[in-house]
This record gives sequence, structure tokens and C-alpha cells, in this order.
Amino acid sequence: MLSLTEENYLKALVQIGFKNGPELGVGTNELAIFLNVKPATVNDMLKKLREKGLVSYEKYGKIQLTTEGSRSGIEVIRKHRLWETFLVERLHFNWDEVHEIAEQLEHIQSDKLVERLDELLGFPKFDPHGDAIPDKNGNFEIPFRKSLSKVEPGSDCRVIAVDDNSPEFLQYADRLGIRIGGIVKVLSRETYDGLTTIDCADLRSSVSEKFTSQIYVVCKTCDLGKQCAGQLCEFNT
Amino acid sequence: MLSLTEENYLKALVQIGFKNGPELGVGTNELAIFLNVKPATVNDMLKKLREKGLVSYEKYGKIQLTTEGSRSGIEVIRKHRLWETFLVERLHFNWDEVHEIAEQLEHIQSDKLVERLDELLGFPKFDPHGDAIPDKNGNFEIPFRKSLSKVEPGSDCRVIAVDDNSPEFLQYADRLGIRIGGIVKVLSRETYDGLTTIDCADLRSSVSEKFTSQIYVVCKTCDLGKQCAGQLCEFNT
DNA sequence: TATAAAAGTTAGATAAGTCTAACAAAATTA
DNA sequence: TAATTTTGTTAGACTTATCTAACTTTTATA
Repeated sequence: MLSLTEENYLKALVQIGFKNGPELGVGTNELAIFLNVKPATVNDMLKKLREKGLVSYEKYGKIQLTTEGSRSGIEVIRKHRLWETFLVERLHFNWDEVHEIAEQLEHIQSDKLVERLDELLGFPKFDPHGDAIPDKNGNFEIPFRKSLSKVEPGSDCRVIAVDDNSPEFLQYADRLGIRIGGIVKVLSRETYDGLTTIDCADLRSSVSEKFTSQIYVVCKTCDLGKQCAGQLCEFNT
Repeated sequence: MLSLTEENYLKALVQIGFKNGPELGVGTNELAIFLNVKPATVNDMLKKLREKGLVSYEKYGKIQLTTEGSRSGIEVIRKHRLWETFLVERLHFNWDEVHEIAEQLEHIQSDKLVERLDELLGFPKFDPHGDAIPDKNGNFEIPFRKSLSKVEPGSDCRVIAVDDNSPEFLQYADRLGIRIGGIVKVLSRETYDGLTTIDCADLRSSVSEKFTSQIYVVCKTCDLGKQCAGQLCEFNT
């Protein structure tokens, strides 16, 4: 049985692995910054997780999840994303309100509860931020996608995910008319600083690269999270 | 902000108050047994709760909840019972499976979540065990009711609540055909040991006083949790 | 390659919630 | 009412997860 804290460490390691590639391993400092604790704290916890067979690492080396550690971390992510989906779809929360609550709900211990929740929601593959929900075996779809910051001016695209779940970011996105499944027209981009002008839901906005890099899109004829059939898709290159 | 442990102490004090009458106060040992910890532990926690203005007690005296402590304890009970109702009504759990999970869910911090859940469920007044669910102001109905162990042989009655939420008890009740809202015919009772013979859902059973004392009923023509109009109700005396 | 910077480790401390063992007060009962 | 039992308290210790400060190893750079 894992403590809440242990679950958070494993979840963090999985999440950092998603970003950097799991084969690279994770450093003590990196994990400390991610979890907002001190490196010394991470070091202590690592010894405990290693004892339990959840991570492998040697002194001054990189941290790697074991199969078991990865399984547990992915399970926490599965629960988080299922609860977020429940909160938005069944309790009518906005997408910027659910992250904090799901941070609590993800630690509820009951396999049966998770399976029933999954069933209630119709076995969703993506959560309200467009992130893939692992199934009960830990498998999930990694859809073809592109960062909005890399889309050629002149293209129309469909938002399928956002990479920042903070209320600040999500409320800003809301104000610009950006939502999962919505169409964004990329009008132009400054070469100097990457500032991009977009049309979205009848609103024209100029947005920073910091912002556009957090948004993932597919071509506008792609279905949610699915690559276009054939070679016609402009994103498929 | 209360810790999970503090919430459990306050909830326990409210629950013991429901049983004994809140005006009596609660002893250190009694609370320790209820929470399955040692009296020394309770003593320490009491000092902390007193510091926070949640309980009042003097050395060697009885513990009393303050208004604020009572409000917090009732809120935890509200959340517990709403989650139990959700688990049974929306996720199709049996009544014997929900207590443990609700023990975890009751500590999720989000007022908005609780209100939305209440709304989703249609502002229920009773949970799957027949216990009253406090509303958002902490008010709840205390229905007129009688213990099955005190019902006169020859009477027909309707089960409205059970006082033991353990899986063992609830599964036993299930096997005998007892459920909230169901009719029980009391056929006879031994004066020696209180053993009662009942008919329920076409099953005849003999059940101990330990068992019948955990079951609350109204007269069979009473609606769930409501006293009969007029003076005709046989329980209304 | 020598040195400075960054990353990682160790030792010792703290707070929350728990325990045991010893003791003190209150309640019961002989 | 005196003795015994029950109830409640205190002191000191343990565990988990965290910290700071000092130190070591690795990496980057001048």
C-alpha cells in the first residue's frame, strides 16, 4: 500500500518521463523542483521507493521507474483524469476548476470505484484538457499532434489538448475562445519573438509563444485525437 | 483548515453525541475506543482542538463540541452520507460496500463539489442506510422511528434505517431480505433472550436482539422517514 | 586540465499523530 | 469511608515527511 506522498512521487516521475522520454531518467533536483520540495527530501524518499522496488537508481545516478513503479504512477494519472472528466461532464465544473479537486480524488483507494467511474463515463480516452486517460491496463493513445507555436501561418487547426492545467492559463484560453475541439486559424507569426495572431470563435488575438507552446492541435479536418486517413493531412509531415 | 485526523475526531464527537445526547459530553476513553486509538492520543489531540476553539473541556472533565466544532463535524457527516448515496445510486454499489470508500471521500476539500454532488443526487434527505443527510446549513430530519427489537409481536413495520454500517451486518441483513423501505412482519419474541421471529420478503428468520436492535422501523403505512398523519399510527405512542 | 558551478548527499532538526509506561484523579463498591 | 477499579494525564519515544546547513561528486567552462 502506497502513501499519498509516495503516489505523488511516482506520478511526478511518470509525468516527467512523458515530457523528456522515460529512457533518460530523472535527476534529484528536477524532481524536487517539480514537486516543490527540497532535493534532500527527494533523496530520502528515493531510498524508500528503492527499498520498495518502485524506482531504480544509484548514488549520483538518474532515477528510473521500475515496471511496478510505472504501473502505480500511471494508475494515479488514470484516476486523476477520470475524476476530472467526471467533474466536468457530470458536475458541470469548468476545465479550470477541476485540477485541484482531482489532485485529492486521485488518491482514493478503491479499484472498484475507479472501474465503475470509468464505466459511468463511457470509458473516455481523453480528459477535459485533452490528455489521454490510461485504461485499466495502463495503456493509452498518444494522438498525433503539433504545438500551436509550430503551426504554419495560413493553416486552420483543431485544438485537441493543452499542456498547462493551471486556472490562470485555462481562464486566459477561455477568454480567447479556445476550447478542446475548437478551430483556430493561424493568421501570422512574428519571426522575432514568435508572437502569433489567431482567429478563434470570432475573436482575433495576438498571443505569445509561451502561450501557443502550451496548446496542441491537429489539422481542422482531423477528428479529436485521430490522425487523418491518407497522406492528405497537412500535419502529417 | 482541518487535518484529516482532526475531522475524524470532530465527526466522532458528533456521532457519539447523536447516540448519547450531545449535552452529556464525551469521555476520553469513550472517544479513544470509538476511534480505535489510545486514550493518551485522544488527550493530546483534545488540547489541539481546544486551542483551535473546536471543543471545550477541562482537565478530568467531559468533552463538548463548540458551535464551530459541531458545524465542522456535521459537515463531514454530510459529505460521508452524500458520497454513500452517490456510490449506491450512481455507481451501483451495494449498501455494504460504500462505508469504507466514503470514509476516504468525506475528506475531499471543496465546498463547490459537495453542493454539486447534492444537486446531482436531487438533495437527498437520507442515505442508503437510512441515516439523515444534513443540508448545507447542518440541519437534518430526525424521523420518528422505533427499534425492531421493541416492536410488539403481531405488528407489521417498514425498515427505515440501520444503525450498523459494517459489511458483516449489512450482508447478513441482505440475506434475510431486509432492505430500507421493505416490510418486516414481527411474528413472535422470546421473553428470555429477546430472540425475534420475523417474516421478510417471503423468508422466515429468527434473529437475535443484538441484530434487531440495529434496525429502525416505522409502521408499515408510514412513508419513508415520515410519521403517519393523525393518531392512528401504532408506533406513535 | 584546473576551477567554478551545478547537482546530489548526509546529518541533524521539526511537526503531526501515534504509541507505551507510569502516574493521578474520580467513581464505584465493599 | 477506605479500598479498588476505572478513567484521565503526563513524559518520553517512534514514524513519516519535511526542512536547513554543510559537504561531496559530477559537469561545465575558462
